[in-house]
Amino acid sequence: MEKWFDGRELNFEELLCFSLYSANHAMNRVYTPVLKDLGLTYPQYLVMAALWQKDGQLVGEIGRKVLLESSTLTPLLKRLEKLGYVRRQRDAEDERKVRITLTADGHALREQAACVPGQILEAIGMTPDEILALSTQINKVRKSLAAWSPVED
Amino acid sequence: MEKWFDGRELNFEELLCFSLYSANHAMNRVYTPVLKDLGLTYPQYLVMAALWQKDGQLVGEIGRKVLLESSTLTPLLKRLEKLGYVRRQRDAEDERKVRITLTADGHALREQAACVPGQILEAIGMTPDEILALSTQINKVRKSLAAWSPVED
DNA sequence: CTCCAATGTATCGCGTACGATAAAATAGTA
DNA sequence: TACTATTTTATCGTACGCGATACATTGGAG
Repeated sequence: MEKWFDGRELNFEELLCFSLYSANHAMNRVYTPVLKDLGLTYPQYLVMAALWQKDGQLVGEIGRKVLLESSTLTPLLKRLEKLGYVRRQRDAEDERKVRITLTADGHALREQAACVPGQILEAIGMTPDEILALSTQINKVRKSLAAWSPVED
Repeated sequence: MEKWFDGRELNFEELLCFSLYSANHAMNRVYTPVLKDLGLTYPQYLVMAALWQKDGQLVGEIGRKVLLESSTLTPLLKRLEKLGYVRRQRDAEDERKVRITLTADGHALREQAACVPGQILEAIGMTPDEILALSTQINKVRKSLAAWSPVED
C-alpha cells in the first residue's frame, strides 16, 4: 500500500495533489472531535476565527479571507445563526450587503475555544518554526495553482 | 487580507491547517476544468488511477489506497458505473466483497487522461524534486495527524 | 431621469466526506 | 450444529464546496 504514497506509483504532480488532499482530510478528522463540544465544523470555526479578529464583517469580506464563495458561506452562516453565534443583517446604507455580527454567545465561544490550538499543535507534532516553513511552501503552491488558468487545446 | 495568511493573525497550527485546507481547494479548482472533458471529478480520477494500476480491486482495497470510507466510495463507484467506466460485482467466493472492474471505456479513458498530469504539473509550477520534497513533508504531517487521537479532558 | 452595467448575496443541483448504523456473509467457537 | 464475532459493503443524515444562475440594489452614462 505504501507504494501508492511514496512516489513510485504516482507521478510527481499526482503525488503532491494526493498529499494535499489526504492531509487535508486527516486535518479535518482531527478538528472534528476537538470542535464537537463547541458544535462547530472546521469551516465554521474558520469563519468564527475571522469574526473574533474583526466583528461585523460582510459576507464577501469573510469569503475573501477564508477563500470561500457565497454559495458556501450563505448556508454556513445561516447555520451559525441558528446555533446562536452570529446575526445576519442587511446593511442599512447599502441593502445589497449583509453584515455578520457576533452575538454574546458568539463572543463567549472564543474562551471555550481557547483550548483548541494547543490540541491541534500537539497533533501536528512539529515546532512552530517547522510549521511556519511548511505553511509558507504550501501557500506558494496554492498561489501558483490559483494563478493558473486552463489552456484550451 | 494578506495578514490573514502570513502568520501574523493566525496561530501556527491554524496557519498550517488553513494552508492545507485552501491549497486543497485550489488544487481541486485546477483539476475540475482539466477533468471536465473526461466527465470525472478529482476523487473519481483518483479511483480510476488506482484501477489503472491494478484492475479488479475490492472496494475496501481502493479505500485503503485513497483513504476514503465505504460511505464515500460506494456512491462514487456507482457514479463511475453509471458513466460506464467500471463494473461492480459481488465476489462469487465471498459474497461480502464487491470487486470493481474496468470496462473497455474505463481502459480507454486512460489514454484520454494522458494529458492531465502535464497540465497539473504546469499549474503547480515546481520542479519534480521540489514537489517530491514538499510531498514528503506533507505526508509526514498527515501521518502525524492520523496517529493522533483526542485527549479527554 | 432612464437604462444598463456592476456589485453583493442567495438559490439550486451535483458530488463529495464522514459518523453512525444496518445488513449480509463468513469465520470461529462451544 | 448453533451461536457469536468479525468482516465487508451499503444506507442515512448532515455539512461542505462550487459552478451556474437569479435577484435586488447601487452606480454611472447619456
